[in-house]
Amino acid sequence: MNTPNNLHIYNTLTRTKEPFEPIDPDNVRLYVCGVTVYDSSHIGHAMSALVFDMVRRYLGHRGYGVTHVLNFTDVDDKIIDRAHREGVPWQSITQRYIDGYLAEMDALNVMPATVYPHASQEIDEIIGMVERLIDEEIAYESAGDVYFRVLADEDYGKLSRRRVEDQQAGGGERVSSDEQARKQHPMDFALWKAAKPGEPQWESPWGMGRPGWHIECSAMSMKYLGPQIDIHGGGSDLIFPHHENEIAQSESFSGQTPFVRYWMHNGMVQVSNDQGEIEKMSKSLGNYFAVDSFLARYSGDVLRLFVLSTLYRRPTTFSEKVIDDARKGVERFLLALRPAKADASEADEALLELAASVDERFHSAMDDDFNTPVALAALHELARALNGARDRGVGGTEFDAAQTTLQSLLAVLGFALDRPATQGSDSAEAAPFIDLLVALRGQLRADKQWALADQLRDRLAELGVTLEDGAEGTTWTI
RNA sequence: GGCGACGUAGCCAAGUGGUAAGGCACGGGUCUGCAAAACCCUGAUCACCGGUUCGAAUCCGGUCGUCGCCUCCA
Repeated sequence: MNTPNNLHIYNTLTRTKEPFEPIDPDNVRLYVCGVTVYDSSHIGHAMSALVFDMVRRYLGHRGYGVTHVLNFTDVDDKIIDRAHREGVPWQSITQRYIDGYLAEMDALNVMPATVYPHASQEIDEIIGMVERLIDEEIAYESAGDVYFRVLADEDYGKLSRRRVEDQQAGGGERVSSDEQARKQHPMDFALWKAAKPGEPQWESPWGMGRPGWHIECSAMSMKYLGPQIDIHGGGSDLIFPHHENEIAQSESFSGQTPFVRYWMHNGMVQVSNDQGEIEKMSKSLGNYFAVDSFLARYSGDVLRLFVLSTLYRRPTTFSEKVIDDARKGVERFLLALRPAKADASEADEALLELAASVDERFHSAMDDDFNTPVALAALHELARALNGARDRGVGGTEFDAAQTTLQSLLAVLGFALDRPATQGSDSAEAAPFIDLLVALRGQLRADKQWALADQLRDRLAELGVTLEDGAEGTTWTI
């Protein structure tokens, strides 16, 4: 499968698809902006995680070694607010949501990152960077704060395509706070913030304080992956100001350009509100669907299929309908992986040819900036062919090989393919009892007691157990 | 106001110069005691207007609409 690669990645910086040429193919440096741990995660956070999990898995599949860094922002106003409200140390807030996030990612079958740095544990590196930027006169201290001097960076704005002059014109609307007064230019942003009472704080050359938001990612990326990395990912809402500022800080600090070779941004999860308007899913709008409550109703694969059914760069709208579609899609793939009929033995060369074609189309779609919708379309074709072949009594090596292709390509996309509990499964404690009821119903059917048999099936359905009568007996899933 | 993205069948969603992938739903059919599942058949000229071209959903211009960023944000 590790043929010469033709992988192209859309780079937000250049707004074009570019051939992927990593610094070191054995060590692709991938940094993804994680979450600010002040509350539980929602579907939008999961989308980002699933997208970059897919990217990481595909890179691995194509033979690259990957070092994946995912940070936790654990120093932040909202964390501080929440700690005050609950009357607990801020560390207990961050630990709670870090633990929750990691557990949810595990349930979503997201591969663990190589390193999970925390902003609060990288203070020395951050201070070192800020000192250097001050020495270079790219940053300046002001009343215990330190700001990045935007005008000192001639190509500031290149990622988000904003010009400092344009921003000045319309920038007066926001209330001019004390912070604005301490800045030399309205676009300057904080590298370090002077401590306020009751906040987490660390010693620094500028007095007690804490890091600004953007600097942590520069420091952590630099520390764990070096001054230049291959891929930096995150949600499209991070393009400005977060990633723009990361570039400014990092390139000014290291003198090396580009800081990031490929900037990748996933689209936002949107949701329809009461008025039927579409809006971004977010905590502040109160329109979010938490990952844990999603997982209480559906498998992680359902969310993964929902996410991968759209190009990662495009926004996608979350709704009951699309989730139900994804649920059915996952079910369909699982059904396609069912074994051939017990007495099947008919060969089918065409199935092998199709599997080869699907494999080829899957890879060319994925090589084209991770076009998962097209890759999935190919897999759907294979699933349909497998089901048709099974119905016709096809079995044997061709059938098995085609199934292996489907299974392994789904695994490349990160699907866990956990089967629902069925007979013989030890995961369902009710299994022996369900088997008993199914056997009883079999007796009723043999006696043509259809009404009773159907009633039994209906009642089991109400309890969440689905029966299917086939030529080789009745199967059930829960 | 500035920057950016998008508008494809009932719904979701690819395609970005040569007469529209895939999925869901609907309808018809095969199978089944019935059902479910599966399989087969069935549907769009691509927001609108104008232009470029032998040829455009695909390029250019305009109009309308939707969304994101410009403030914390995946």
